[in-house]
Amino acid sequence: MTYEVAITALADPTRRAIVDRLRHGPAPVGVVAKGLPVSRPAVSQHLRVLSDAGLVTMTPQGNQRLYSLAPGGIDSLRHYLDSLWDDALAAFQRAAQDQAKQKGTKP
Amino acid sequence: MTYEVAITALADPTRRAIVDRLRHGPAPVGVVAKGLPVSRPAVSQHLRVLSDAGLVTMTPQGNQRLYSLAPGGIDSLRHYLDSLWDDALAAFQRAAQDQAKQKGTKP
DNA sequence: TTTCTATGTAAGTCATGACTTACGAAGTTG
DNA sequence: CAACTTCGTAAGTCATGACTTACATAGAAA
Repeated sequence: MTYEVAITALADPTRRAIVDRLRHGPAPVGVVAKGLPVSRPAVSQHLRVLSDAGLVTMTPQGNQRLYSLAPGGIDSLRHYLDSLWDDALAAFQRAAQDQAKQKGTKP
Repeated sequence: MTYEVAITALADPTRRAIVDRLRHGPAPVGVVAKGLPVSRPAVSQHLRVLSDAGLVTMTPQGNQRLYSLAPGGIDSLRHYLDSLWDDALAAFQRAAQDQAKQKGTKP
């Protein structure tokens, strides 16, 4: 039920860039914004969305706030994709079998 | 490079509903549209997007066109998420260690 | 051929959401 | 206390894209 929020959050290129920045380790908002072509408030809003999706966590650190990657939201998305992957693979193999059978039944 | 198209495609709820319908097996456009609260042309446009993303394949079948799930686009997305998962987990463990160390240095 | 079915495409409408600037709150430092 | 940082939020603008209806095309069936 929560993977929808996660995939919606990760669909935006700017938010993926933010997530990529956090791969190396935690960073405050200002640092993240400095490496991006958008304003700091924009990054703040994106981090809010990522946080709501469980993709990111925030820990206050004196004057600033450190954002880090969070495994939670990512995991839910992975489960969804794994399930989808299984069905797609099954459909693919079934189609291959049908096609082979079709060829055998050829007049 | 292609996972961006896939995640953008799957971000839309209607397209996810279409994909879910195709989990059971291939289906023509009309049948898919009948189970959804949107018009048939809308479904047609969505299938175009899903096809461009490598999430769906089309095989002409006489008068109609059968759409099936395709593993390709899904796999690229899985790889992206797996990589992200690894980094998130590493960041999480590192944070836990730092916090433990912080506690030891307390007084 | 004519007709019916199944589908893709064109064009136009409308809501969502990704930005911006301006402002206010909380903490740090002088 | 005052000034400076760092950040979140409010409000408003603007582009993107998810719909709709109307039309065009291709095959099946009469």
